[in-house]
Amino acid sequence: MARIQPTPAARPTIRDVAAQAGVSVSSVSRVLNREPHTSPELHARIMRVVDRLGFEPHSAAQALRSRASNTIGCMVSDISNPLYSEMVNAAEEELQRAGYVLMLGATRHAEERETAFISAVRRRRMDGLLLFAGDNTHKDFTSALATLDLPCVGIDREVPGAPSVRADHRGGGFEVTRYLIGLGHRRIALLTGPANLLPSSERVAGYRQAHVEAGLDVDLDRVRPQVHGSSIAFSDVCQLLQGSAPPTAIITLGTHMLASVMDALASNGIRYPDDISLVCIGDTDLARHATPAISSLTWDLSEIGRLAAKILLERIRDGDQPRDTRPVHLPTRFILRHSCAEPRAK
Amino acid sequence: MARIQPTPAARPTIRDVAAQAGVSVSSVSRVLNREPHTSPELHARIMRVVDRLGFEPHSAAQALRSRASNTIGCMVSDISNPLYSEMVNAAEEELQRAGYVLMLGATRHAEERETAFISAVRRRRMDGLLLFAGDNTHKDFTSALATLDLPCVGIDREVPGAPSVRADHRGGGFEVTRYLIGLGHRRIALLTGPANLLPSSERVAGYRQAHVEAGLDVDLDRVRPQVHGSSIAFSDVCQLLQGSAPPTAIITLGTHMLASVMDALASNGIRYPDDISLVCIGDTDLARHATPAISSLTWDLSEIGRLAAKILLERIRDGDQPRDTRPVHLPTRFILRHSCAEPRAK
DNA sequence: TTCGTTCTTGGAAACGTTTCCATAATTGAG
DNA sequence: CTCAATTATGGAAACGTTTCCAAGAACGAA
Repeated sequence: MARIQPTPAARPTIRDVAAQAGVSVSSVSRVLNREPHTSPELHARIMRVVDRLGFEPHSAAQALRSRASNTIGCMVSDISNPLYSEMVNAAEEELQRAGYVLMLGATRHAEERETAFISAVRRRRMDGLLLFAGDNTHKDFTSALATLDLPCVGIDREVPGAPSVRADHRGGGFEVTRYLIGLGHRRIALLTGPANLLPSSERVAGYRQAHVEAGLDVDLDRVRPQVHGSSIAFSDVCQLLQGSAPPTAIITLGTHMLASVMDALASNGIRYPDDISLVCIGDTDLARHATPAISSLTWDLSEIGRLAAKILLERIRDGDQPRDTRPVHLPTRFILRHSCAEPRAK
Repeated sequence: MARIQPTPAARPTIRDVAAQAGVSVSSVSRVLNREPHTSPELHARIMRVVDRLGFEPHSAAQALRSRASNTIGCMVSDISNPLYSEMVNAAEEELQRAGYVLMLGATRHAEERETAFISAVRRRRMDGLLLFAGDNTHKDFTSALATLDLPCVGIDREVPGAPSVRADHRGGGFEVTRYLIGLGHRRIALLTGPANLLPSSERVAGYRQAHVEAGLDVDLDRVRPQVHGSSIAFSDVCQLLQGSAPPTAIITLGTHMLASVMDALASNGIRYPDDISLVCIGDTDLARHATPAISSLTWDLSEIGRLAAKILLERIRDGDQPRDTRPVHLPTRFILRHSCAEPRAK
């Protein structure tokens, strides 16, 4: 403590630590980064000063010099969607444990925000990117993504040249549809997300497959992709019910949409499972506790988030190894409750 | 294009832009930051090169030199809680618009993760901090927060020396309790979150206040703070129902807990509103669509998130003005449905 | 003993910006 | 016309790290 401290109020820098410990700046850096070739005494002396001064390295300086920001971008259309927030939660836990911080970019389905986020990823030199389901027709975004040479993992989404983790939405759609067909249903409505989202398109594919397998035609009028935000599920269901060949079964998304569907049924005086069968995709409290309880398709959201984070970390650590970009599919599970029955005789 | 490019594959730096445009580095910086004293011709020439090279400034270098990271920390216990994720979503939208990126820190109720996040905030020199409801008995965290001289805003939480935005949980608790007392209930159970969270303690305060105002005693055995994660709501309700003076009404949280409460009622053969009255805090699809529909207390989550973000931005812009740290309270709204009735004659 | 390794440490040059200061050119007032 | 004030630009010094290189000390083998 012989010398007067040069920076009284300001945050201490590595130079202050070096001065107080009477060693060189590079030694401090080596000790802090646990590099080899540092003697135990040096280590102890430096750490004592670090603790005393409360030194915390400036991460921007570290990032500038070492070219690693310890930051992962997380692009998601809508964090308030419980399906996404659960996956993000699990991924964040995994990444946090590995010392990374998650940078959230909510795009709200707008391509301009997607490209803006990619720009942020570049400027901030993020180390990896988690891409959640989004509109796959956004060409500007796709090309911006392609120029970005960065470890990426897709979640319920296809990313060219990158691995992805997905629920088996096709298989789930197939299973549910086949079940309803097996009960005798021939006019099954499917209310799902926008067609440009992978989960929805896969779901529709499974729905078709079940029809084809049973030798049935698919009437695309009964497949109703929904638009984000604006809840047209209510009017869609009303329109279907009041049509000439009303569906005898409805498959709908659990989040946000199921409630509208139930409203529509109620206001048309139609009851499940007697008048119509009902299945929802994505299990919810409402599905579990509605009376009667509603059969649901479910899958492990946390596992998807965790797995995606792990794969991303691996990819970051291994650098540019020869890549295995095959998607990982997680199974869905169909929970049978009391919302379905054989269709009424016409 | 007379000279050979010095960095062929690497990302262009401001120096490359300056060289190609035949101007100085400082001029490029000035133009990019829209500073005064730049001629239109210079501006045009530089921007042309910027576009051609696809130059994107390195944010770590900017942060290092200019001492602003354009980053906001967002500390939340559990992003998968729909209450939080909706507030985060709204806040992120507001901050994104102002050019900030949100850094997520999910603490999962562990103080070590809270202090770790504060450390990350310091090292990364974040520009502001959004603090969501958390355990207010965490002393290490509180003192770590105190040393952090940074614009903060609390959300459903008290932060010493900082403003906060909160729903009026006390008023809500009061209103619901008074309503039930008015119906004739004298034994009202309250299932809420841990006592160390501001929303819960405020809610309990409102509950007490309503009792006091009606000249009733409060039996604290009927106030059941829940523990995170582990769903003890089911057993709590069973225990209360099977006790010597079972409640005639239950107030419960809507998220996660309402379903358990309904299960407990069902497995005890008790039906609402005939045998018991039921109110839930935080409106959900389940509350709206249960049969009978459940009266709920609701409030504007998005507005809270937006407001908190706005206040934080103001605070960042204004530097250390004389501060107004009075909390902003947003009203709750009681939605009457069909889950309550007068208690049965004993 | 001698010489080539390995270990330990220090010095200094990056990393890519912003910002301060200096200088030349332009403008405006008297 | 002169001088001060303003405007436009360039040069260079930061910002706080990591990392490369060099050099001395210690060590082991011949």
